[in-house]
Amino acid sequence: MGIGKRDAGRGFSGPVSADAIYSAALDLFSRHSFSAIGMRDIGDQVGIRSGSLYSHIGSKEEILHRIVRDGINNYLVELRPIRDQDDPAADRLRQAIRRHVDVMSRTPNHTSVAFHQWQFLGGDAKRDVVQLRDDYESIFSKIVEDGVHEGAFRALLDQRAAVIAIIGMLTFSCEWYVREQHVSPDEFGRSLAAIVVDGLVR
Amino acid sequence: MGIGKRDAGRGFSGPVSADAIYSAALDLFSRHSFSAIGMRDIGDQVGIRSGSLYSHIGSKEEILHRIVRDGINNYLVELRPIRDQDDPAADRLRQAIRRHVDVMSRTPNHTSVAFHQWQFLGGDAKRDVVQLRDDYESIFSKIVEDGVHEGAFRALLDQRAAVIAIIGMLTFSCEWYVREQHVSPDEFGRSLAAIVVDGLVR
DNA sequence: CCTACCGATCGGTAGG
DNA sequence: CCTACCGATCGGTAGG
Repeated sequence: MGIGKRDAGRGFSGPVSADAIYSAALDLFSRHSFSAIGMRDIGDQVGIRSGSLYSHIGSKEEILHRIVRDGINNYLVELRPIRDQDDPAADRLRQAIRRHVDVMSRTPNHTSVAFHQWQFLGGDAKRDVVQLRDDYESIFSKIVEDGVHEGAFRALLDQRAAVIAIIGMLTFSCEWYVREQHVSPDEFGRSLAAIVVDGLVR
Repeated sequence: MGIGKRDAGRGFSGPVSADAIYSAALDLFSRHSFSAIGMRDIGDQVGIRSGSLYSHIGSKEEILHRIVRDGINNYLVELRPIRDQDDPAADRLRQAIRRHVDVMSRTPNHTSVAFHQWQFLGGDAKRDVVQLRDDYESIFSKIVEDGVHEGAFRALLDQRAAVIAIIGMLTFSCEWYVREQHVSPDEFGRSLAAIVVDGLVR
């Protein structure tokens, strides 16, 4: 132990930045889970002792908070403009689904941590990210609502069920798609959009 | 501490059974998470000291293994017969989705642990439940495949994407539905089936 | 950025 | 089913 372990996973051994610690933690949290990773693991990954991490970061939870926040913001900045366009709701929904898959394919680690591990946060940090999640949800709520008002979506539709179904599909399919990569992100996005908007039956 | 704490959450204080321990753990795991719950919490819940739990159960992980196994089996026993019926694939898919929601509404705690916390298992236990998950997935894979062969589902469809979308929608919507209960389970199941099979646009 | 260490807590066991 | 305790590990701090 000692030197050999501390350098594991690092190609060089210059001074360590806060960003390097966040991205090491991002990698570890996404491959394992927040509770399974210790500060000593993060220290090993960047090549310093766990105690030394605290001159760059405040706490373990603060790291997770930033990762989750950034992970959700990646979606908000891309999806808000789509929500606010003038296109018909069905088109906006297709675009939003495809864009979601695009963001997911570019930020797979942020995504899996942001959507699955925010539960390990507590107190103010949890309240903060729940607010961000609500903002994310409201984008799809708005589009579905518009679609019903336009008369484009079936009228008897349970709007809340539709929103839950869309977000559930997007959130959960992430893990599997990233693992399998059976088609390109663009094709996968088109397929998901077609299923939700047009249905399976022809 | 002591007596008062040990009796917390229990209406009486007879001898403790293994089943009582499993159901106390089920409740705690579903409300919090496997890693956040200690053996001392489970002991408190059933009214005995944590060390005494081990005369009824083997280990903490064994408890989770059984809960996850039972949770997935609840779905397998209900969905396999639907997969094997002679009805058209679109009808079977609608039935399977509605039945899934029905099982979920009857076993919400098992469901949330089985579908979200199996990752805390390792070794043989993990391999075992991954096999059960695969069995569950294959039910929907089969129905989707049948639908494409029948010519009932759109031909250019990415079958794998369809299966991922369906399961993702069902798995993730569980948490939210149980929390919100905005409509009856039957209505919610009908809505999800309509969205996937018929699509949002009319 | 290190060594050394804190108090707390973990799953699990021994012995009765 | 209890008390008492095990070795390990946790996030985080002190002092240099």
